[in-house]
Amino acid sequence: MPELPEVETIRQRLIKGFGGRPSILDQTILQARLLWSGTLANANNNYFEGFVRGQQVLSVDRRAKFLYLTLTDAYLVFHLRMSGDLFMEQIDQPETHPYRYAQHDRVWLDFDSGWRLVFNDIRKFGRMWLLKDLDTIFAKIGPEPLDEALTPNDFHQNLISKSRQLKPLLLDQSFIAGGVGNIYSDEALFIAGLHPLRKSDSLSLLEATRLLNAIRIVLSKGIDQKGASIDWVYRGGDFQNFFQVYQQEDQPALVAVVRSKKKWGQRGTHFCPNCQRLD
DNA sequence: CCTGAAACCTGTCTGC
DNA sequence: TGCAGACAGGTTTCAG
Repeated sequence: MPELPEVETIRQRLIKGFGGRPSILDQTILQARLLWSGTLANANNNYFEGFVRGQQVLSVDRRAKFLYLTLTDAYLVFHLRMSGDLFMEQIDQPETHPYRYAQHDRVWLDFDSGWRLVFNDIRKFGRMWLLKDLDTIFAKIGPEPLDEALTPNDFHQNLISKSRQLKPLLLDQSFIAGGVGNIYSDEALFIAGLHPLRKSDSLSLLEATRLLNAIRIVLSKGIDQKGASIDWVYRGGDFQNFFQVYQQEDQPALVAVVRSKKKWGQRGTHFCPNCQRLD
């Protein structure tokens, strides 16, 4: 599901507590359960459940679209992929609402407070790693788009060092941390007035600057709005009310917004042919 | 190096 | 009503 703003929102809710749920910080793990073995990417089930028992959650951080818990003696890293979610619920009073698919819980961390961290993931694409060293996963990730250390000049240099189509390049996490995400890359390219299939090495410094600024605008706005709620997978955000091209095919102001699949970096792509020209 | 297709999965929606 | 097919916010791997 989640793109960067949704992941960041989930992180903040875990840290600050949300809707009557407590913060996950300083909670001590009484017992861990791996309910679907495929979720744990790099260790074995018994080892995992035994290792994390008794450990405390010291912090929750994000790198790209990875969320990770710093435990007393290790890191527990999550990637939500297309349908994952992380939330707290009471062990003896699980959430019940139409979209609470308890049968798709993949991991439980039960705390001695009576609360439980649930990793729920309908499509089973999500993964969890138990790590001593974060670099084993984070080494190949590109620069964080919202980090001011990434200057327009750097971004331009990175763009022209490749000859890639912009849309798939923005989804490539080795190019920019976490990729920009499908919705947010469509929105950013629209704001920057760049065609999704423009070759990266054809951009001027001015265009690259516009693109970087547009990426920062849409990601920041997405975080401010606590992500986008577009279907049953993730709810609670309002950024969908600010979409300018994504799923805006019917907006008369955007003439002939094209939605083409599998030829556009394998993803549904929305753009305005009038204001995002290839030539 | 670059592109596109396939793979990993389950739920929802559309159209016949 | 049922059913087939398309589609979904991500990423990796492989063939050409």
